[in-house]
Amino acid sequence: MDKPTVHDIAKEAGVSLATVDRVLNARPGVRTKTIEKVRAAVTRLGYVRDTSAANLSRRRAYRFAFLLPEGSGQFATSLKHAVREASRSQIADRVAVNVHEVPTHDPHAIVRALMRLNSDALDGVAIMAPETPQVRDAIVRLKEAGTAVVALVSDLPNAPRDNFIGIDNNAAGRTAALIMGRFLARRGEILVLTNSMRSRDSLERRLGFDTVIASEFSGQSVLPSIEGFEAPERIRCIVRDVVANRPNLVGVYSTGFGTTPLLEALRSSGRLQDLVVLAHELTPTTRRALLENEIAAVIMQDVGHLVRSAMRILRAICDDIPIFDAQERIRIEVILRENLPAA
Amino acid sequence: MDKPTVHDIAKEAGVSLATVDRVLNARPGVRTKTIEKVRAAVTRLGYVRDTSAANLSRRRAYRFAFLLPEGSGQFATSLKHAVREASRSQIADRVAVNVHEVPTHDPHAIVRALMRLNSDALDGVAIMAPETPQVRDAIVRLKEAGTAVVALVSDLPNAPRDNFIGIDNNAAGRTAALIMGRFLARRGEILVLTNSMRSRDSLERRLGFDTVIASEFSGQSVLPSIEGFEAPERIRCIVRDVVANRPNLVGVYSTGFGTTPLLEALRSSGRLQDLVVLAHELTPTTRRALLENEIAAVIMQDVGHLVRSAMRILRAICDDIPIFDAQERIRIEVILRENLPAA
DNA sequence: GCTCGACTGAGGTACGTTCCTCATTTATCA
DNA sequence: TGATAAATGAGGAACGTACCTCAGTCGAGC
Repeated sequence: MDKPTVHDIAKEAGVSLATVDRVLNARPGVRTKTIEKVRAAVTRLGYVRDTSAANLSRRRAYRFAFLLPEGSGQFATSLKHAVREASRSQIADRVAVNVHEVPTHDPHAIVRALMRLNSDALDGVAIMAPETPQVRDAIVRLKEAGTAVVALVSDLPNAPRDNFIGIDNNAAGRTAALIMGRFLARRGEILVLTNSMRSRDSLERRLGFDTVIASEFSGQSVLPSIEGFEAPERIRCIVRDVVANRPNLVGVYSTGFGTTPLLEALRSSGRLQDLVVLAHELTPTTRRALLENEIAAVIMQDVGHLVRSAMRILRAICDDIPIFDAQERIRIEVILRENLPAA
Repeated sequence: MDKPTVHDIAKEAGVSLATVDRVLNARPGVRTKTIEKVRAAVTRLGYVRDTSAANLSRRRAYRFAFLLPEGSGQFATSLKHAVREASRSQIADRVAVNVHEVPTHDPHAIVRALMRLNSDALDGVAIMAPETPQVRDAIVRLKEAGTAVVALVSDLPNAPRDNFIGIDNNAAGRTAALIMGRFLARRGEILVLTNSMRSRDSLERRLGFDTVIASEFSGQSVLPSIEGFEAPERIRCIVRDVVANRPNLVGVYSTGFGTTPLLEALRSSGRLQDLVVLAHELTPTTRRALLENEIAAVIMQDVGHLVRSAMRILRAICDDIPIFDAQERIRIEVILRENLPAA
């Protein structure tokens, strides 16, 4: 009892191979009645298309582009690394991946990069960028050209992206708040460091954090956000200032980039050991800080999973096949010193 | 500049297609010098075998078996569900999976099930079972018959399994201890509920837990383990007893099965809200308890990932190709109420 | 009944690899 | 040097699907 093939379907349905093929590939020129005959035979025999053979035959090749923040930020670096690694695995079978780096803080540069993408030499794009009207328009154009588009890490809910691949950032902020609240031994003030408020992920984390602190740990008060703007010196400066003037500071939550200068400033203040510090993303900095007990916990998303998921989803969109949700859901992972994954 | 094929390799190396094929598939009858010529051509052209075409051609079909605990335990059920789900996805392309249920507590039944597996109708087995000499012997026999064997969830380090797929259970216990220690507001006694001490995963978790509590939270004392033996009534009974006689109980750690009767007993004691309770695995019981604030945190491993990983690894072993470690590492996930994945 | 167009059948080639046979060449040892 | 085994070449069939062409059939509307 071998796996049924298209030939078996043809026999079973009493039609020719060509017709089966037309039905399976949704080609025109088949009567509704015949379509149904074939469909029936398919379900009766439990036929599933052999994707290996199909891919081989149609010589399908996918060309994907990843638009990622330029520069040497640790998270962005690990993302790029994950892309490189994934393209060497079986997941990248028949796909060619290009990484384009763009300055996150410059919407025009992002749009320029998006326009440069030659949409007919491209099947899909994964974009990690703040949502601006210009970016949205560029995505509209890409979609019109028939390119699959997914948002990575930070969602673009008002653009016609096909999918968002990343964590629920509001829930991530809530999780951080829960850990902060339970780890804190005494009442006091909490400092929150965000990226630019323009970046949707940072904003959502902050909102989730505030909500839970307010509703469940009302003894704690959250100070107004510090916006880092990815300027290390600025962060060091402001943090030093806050620490000096807030004797009652008990916790610090870093919602995005800038954890390195933050820790430097806290370390030099000498109060790091008394604070509960939470940060996002597992990087060399946060890994080391976890091991040294400087950071209590890190909220992270698996970049490898992120990238592989993006590739699978882009492929699924291109082939117009359903997405296996359970596999693609990105988890909000909580990393403590003891469950630190091997480097 | 198309992707190079075996034909290109043959031309580049100045040999025939047959020779290239012999080299690529490690068939005998090729001089070392020729092998090297071909190898050089492969790296020079950056050839990678088209797995679709290869699979199609060799008409490879994998027959795998999963040996899982029988009965209606929630974790085992979700594992079985994950197997079913995975076999419908692309990962199970060309693989036929059979699930065999065995009574965990009966080593002989496990061995009988293992012996029943007809090893020449089988390419690989994933086993979740306690390690006993009999099980070890059965695995030796399977390996001798050329079957790939991986241990699932609970390792079998003294058996010649090809691989272990699951979390580092010692680290999981350490993680639990860290959370327990930091969540506890006052000093007291901690109750640990384990499965049978024969089950390696439970044991390792317990050891990791004790180590960290002793070294970092020495104010807390851990009571001797209660062994559940998967007997709900027994667990309810003992727990009721402990709670009644230990006014200073502050935390409970359930390292494996038996969380449902444990919670029932704690609930009826009326002291559940004052205790920090940690458990393993996300099940309907633990999910509900997290939402109700009865459990502070759940340590889990993603069963879907576990199963998919097992399939990929079994395949890789069968084909004798390297394993993509980063993708296969199973994470120790910490789930709080706020980062509970969607059902 | 005829025509037109829509539908269907038959048959082929291609995709890149595996695996087979058989003939031929090359190296090795007596 | 010849015998012998080992190494290699040449060619082809197969895997299951996609996609092409061309001829044939069928039904509806006139």
